[in-house]
Amino acid sequence: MHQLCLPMGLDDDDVNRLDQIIGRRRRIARDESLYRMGDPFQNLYAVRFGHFKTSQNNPSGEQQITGFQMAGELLGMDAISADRHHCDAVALEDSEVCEIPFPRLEELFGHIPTLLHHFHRMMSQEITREQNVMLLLGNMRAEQRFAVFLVNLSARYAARGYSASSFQLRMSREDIGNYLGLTIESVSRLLSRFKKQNLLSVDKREVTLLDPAQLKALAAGTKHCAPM
Amino acid sequence: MHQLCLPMGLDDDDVNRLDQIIGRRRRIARDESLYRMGDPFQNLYAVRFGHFKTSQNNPSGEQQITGFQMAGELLGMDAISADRHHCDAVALEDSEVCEIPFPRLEELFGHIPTLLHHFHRMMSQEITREQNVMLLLGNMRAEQRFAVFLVNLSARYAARGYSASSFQLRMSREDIGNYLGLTIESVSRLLSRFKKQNLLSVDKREVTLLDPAQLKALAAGTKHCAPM
DNA sequence: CGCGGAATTGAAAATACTCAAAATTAGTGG
DNA sequence: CCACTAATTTTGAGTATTTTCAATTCCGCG
Repeated sequence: MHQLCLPMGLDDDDVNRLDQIIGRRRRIARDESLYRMGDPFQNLYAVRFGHFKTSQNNPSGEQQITGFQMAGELLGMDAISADRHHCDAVALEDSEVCEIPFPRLEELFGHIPTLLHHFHRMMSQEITREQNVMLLLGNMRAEQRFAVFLVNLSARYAARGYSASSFQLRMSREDIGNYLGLTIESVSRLLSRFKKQNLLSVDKREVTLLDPAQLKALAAGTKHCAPM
Repeated sequence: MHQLCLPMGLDDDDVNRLDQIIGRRRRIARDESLYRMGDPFQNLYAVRFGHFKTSQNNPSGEQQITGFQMAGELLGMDAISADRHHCDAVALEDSEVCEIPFPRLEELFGHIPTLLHHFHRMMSQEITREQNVMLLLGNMRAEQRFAVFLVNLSARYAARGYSASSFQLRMSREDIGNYLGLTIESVSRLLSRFKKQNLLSVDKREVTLLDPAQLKALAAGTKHCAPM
């Protein structure tokens, strides 16, 4: 936990101070929400284990999943600006977070500049992550979007010490489609196509990347794979 | 300037301290870039006047405009995470910014908690803004995207004391299309369609919203307008 | 064993794109 | 200030990608 999240380059003393303000752990069962759009903002949340999705919901019924979060990632930064959560956060499986009371964290920033700087990096990283998604949604065809999605998951699991080539999709096809701006049918067809080209194999939600190089090329937009 | 940007609820003393760290003003001519992707990060920039676009550029040539910025808005927050700029910022017209050396700003945060909190709100606001764009790109049809774009511009000009119903598009049709994930031809057709339905009138880059209510309904997704 | 949600597959339809040409506008230099 | 050229925008026709709608299939679970 500590390795991935807020404390980097802090001395023991500072880590202690941080630990002291960190609130209780909270377990969220699959399909339960950690917070909903409009909820008053009190805490940031660090994912301890499990997976979440965050989604933006429009009054007229449109929904857009804006991200999938896994262990070590921070949830709730969108809520600072209006003191209310701006999206829904829902657990994709039984998960656990730890609460970080934001007012107390901000107090601590005054005493630990390193911590403050690291926090700014995390917010900034969220901004750049979203910019990458905007590029994906605005400029890429379905095939490339899906490849980017897979390569990104692969890299994130690798960074956590898991296999880069074999992992479980924690989200439904519908969630994937929504995130990528595609229909569930399109996602299904893409999976079949990639399977047929031996880029990957799928068993239910278990994916194995058989040709990571080719997938990366698809993601980078330097290659295309046959229409069918 | 002061009203829109960082200092809100600061006393005179604090405002002075902030003024002291604020660097020189910098003029950027039309089509010149304020910074480019990969440039080392030193300053944030507050737009004093003029307009900018920020764009995300992919090695394989894809480009996505991630936002248009106007007076009072802050540029460069995406660069904090990697100490390098993550996007290009280009002036849409002759513009002026003031430099805010980030290390000095972060120092100041230790002394002015109000300023720090306000800064966090601004970063958070950027995150929510991008989430809104993700919803637009992922879930809306061309017509709705374009309506959202117009209504958003209108609101931002209104917030600055300009007319909500009549304003100049500072960006080309191509920029609009790129931002909205559409081709230039689609944007042009949408303009023609909206014109034909008396939702707006256009003269070159000067737009007048003739039926803001209807446009807001289109933007909200509660109405549609005839295909042609 | 059978029910129900999720996923896959197929065929038809729609939206937005591509390509091409014409029209308009902006920029430049006389 | 005008004329000329280049760039941008508009418009049209045909195409492509993705969606929609519908029908199956697959699995988990009671």
